[in-house]
Amino acid sequence: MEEKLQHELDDETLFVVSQTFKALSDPTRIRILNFLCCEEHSVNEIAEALNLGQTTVSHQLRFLKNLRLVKFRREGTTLYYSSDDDHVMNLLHQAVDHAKH
Amino acid sequence: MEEKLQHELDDETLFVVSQTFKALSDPTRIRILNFLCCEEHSVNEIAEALNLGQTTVSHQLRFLKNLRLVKFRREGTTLYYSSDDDHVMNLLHQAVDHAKH
DNA sequence: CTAATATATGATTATATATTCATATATACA
DNA sequence: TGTATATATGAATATATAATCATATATTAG
Repeated sequence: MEEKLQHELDDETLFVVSQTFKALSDPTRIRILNFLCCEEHSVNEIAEALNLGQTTVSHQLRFLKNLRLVKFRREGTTLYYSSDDDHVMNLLHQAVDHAKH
Repeated sequence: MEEKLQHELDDETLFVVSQTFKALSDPTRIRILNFLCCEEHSVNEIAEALNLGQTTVSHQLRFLKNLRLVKFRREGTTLYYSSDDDHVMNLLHQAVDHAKH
């Protein structure tokens, strides 16, 4: 399992890894994931709390959902989103902790 | 030190984190960092090994050097680059290991 | 069925980015 | 000095991306 990184990475791995990091490379997505870290929130709650447009949040949530980094639960007309990839959330936590020197 | 992620991230942290992940979000940069994982290599070695143009490698190395993810050592006309941020290399390793399910 | 609310979608625009080309710089050697 | 080699730089181009606007869909209540 613990393969060393001495050889070329195959295209599949390269794609997955770059996509994962791309998800974490945008400030808006980082803020959204960070906000969903510990509890679920509706789209409007996210937009209001982070001072973002509703469509902006919706677009970014779609992006994150396509990568299965978030999931949602419906309650009436409201969708509650929450983080859905502990590994990626862990990568984010590590980077944040490290950035706060 | 181990601050929880429950509150909003400050702009400085947000910037550093997004920049770090942006560095890791491009397949070419991932391949270069992976290639520099264990040993130093000249620009031409990198270009040949990864089948990339010399200027492409040079541009990406400048990008990585600006973020202090790589460093270099001169020997005559040759510059030997090597990785220079264990924390970021560790993030890359984790993502690669995880991607290889 | 209609109205109200929450969210999603598609098009547009502005900006960022990666690569390529042409050329410049720097070092070594004769 | 002049040439060769290694690398860097700047401009141009093509593509990707994030945000915004207008609108569509879906659920609920009446």
